[in-house]
Amino acid sequence: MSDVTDRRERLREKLVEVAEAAIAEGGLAAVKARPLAEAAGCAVGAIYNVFPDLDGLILAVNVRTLEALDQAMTEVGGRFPDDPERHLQALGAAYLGFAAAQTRRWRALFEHRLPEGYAVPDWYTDRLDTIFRHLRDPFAALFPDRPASERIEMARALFAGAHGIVALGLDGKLGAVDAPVIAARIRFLVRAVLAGA
Amino acid sequence: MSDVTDRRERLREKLVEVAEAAIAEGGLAAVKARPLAEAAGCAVGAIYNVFPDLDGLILAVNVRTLEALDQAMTEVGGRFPDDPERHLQALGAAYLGFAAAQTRRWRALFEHRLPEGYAVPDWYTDRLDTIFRHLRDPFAALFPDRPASERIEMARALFAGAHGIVALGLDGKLGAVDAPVIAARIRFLVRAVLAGA
DNA sequence: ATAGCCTCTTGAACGACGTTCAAGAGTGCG
DNA sequence: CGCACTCTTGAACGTCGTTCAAGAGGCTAT
Repeated sequence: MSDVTDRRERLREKLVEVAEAAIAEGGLAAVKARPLAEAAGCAVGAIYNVFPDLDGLILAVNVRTLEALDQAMTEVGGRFPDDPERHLQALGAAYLGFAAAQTRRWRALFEHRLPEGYAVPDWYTDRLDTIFRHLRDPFAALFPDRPASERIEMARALFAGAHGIVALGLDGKLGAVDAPVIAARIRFLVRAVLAGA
Repeated sequence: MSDVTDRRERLREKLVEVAEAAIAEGGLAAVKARPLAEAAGCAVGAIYNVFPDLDGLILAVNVRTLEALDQAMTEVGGRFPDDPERHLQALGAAYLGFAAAQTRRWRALFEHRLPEGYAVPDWYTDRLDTIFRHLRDPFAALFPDRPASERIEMARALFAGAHGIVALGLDGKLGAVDAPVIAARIRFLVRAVLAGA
């Protein structure tokens, strides 16, 4: 029994690893059953013993990406304990840095759509929430007198705004731009939001 | 000759129309050769006489969507000739309104990725630029003393930021929300950016 | 030790997809 | 009326995600 569980767990791990490499190499479109099976050293059917379908596998890869993103944002966390604005600026830069360095993995987070009627698992939304929480403390420090709900809305607006700048910037839609320009836009947005709030 | 051109043009029109309906109904995933051919009353192969592939057809649909979006943003244009901030607020509301009302068509604009090495046509980027230009005049009125390049960057940051709020909001990622909450975030972002700039 | 059971694994098979292309239909011109 | 040429057709091809009958392999009870 534990032997079987081990095999299963190892295969799961291997598949996520291989799928992650495929995404990093060729985006979501590169997640294909037969090549994955070959790279993982199993039969095509074996994938479906471990994941319900390829969407489930992609979800598992994406949650890993979220963990990596969370780590990148955690690393800038302790650096500005008494300067919330610089902290937020650093978070913005970290977000852009991650997206620019791991563009295809990061893009898979938003490009991937669950099929109709596929419920997003809790462990996924929880992860997303964890990412977002990095903004909570700086906003609390900056606006201690405002109600928490208002601060949360401001934080969401800023996060989504920065995300939009990165998304459109890296897409090259709205004119091709390079990372420094995108970084400047984020800095402007953060500063403006804090100054205007 | 003109007869043939007419047939061709009519088929093209019909296909775009049918593909647009398919996207509005079931998103990009619903753009499939055989159903489209059936709905348009032609053979599957006929699609490829008019478009290089389905991506070309989707591009044609998307440029139509951009035209509709442009129209929605143009309509709010003349309403606040002497209040640039309200003009910008109205543009943000119009963008959200369009995206909320035509979610699948709007989403197709960003969800669709050209295959590797497929160049985005000029008539497409031109259209995108036209959309963005709506922000130019209000920013020029608000910050007449700043260099135009700086104003453009501010406008791009605000546009992308608002887009991010709409995108994450309608996705339901980062917590499910309804349109009024998204609208409030955009209002906050616009006000903050203008106040902070 | 071994027989029996049950789960895991396999890869051929299925239907649907985008795209192609040989063959047929249709059109305009001499 | 016949020729040449283009447009149109849908069967066919390769690939996709997914399924499932059949075989392999290990665990338990005797």
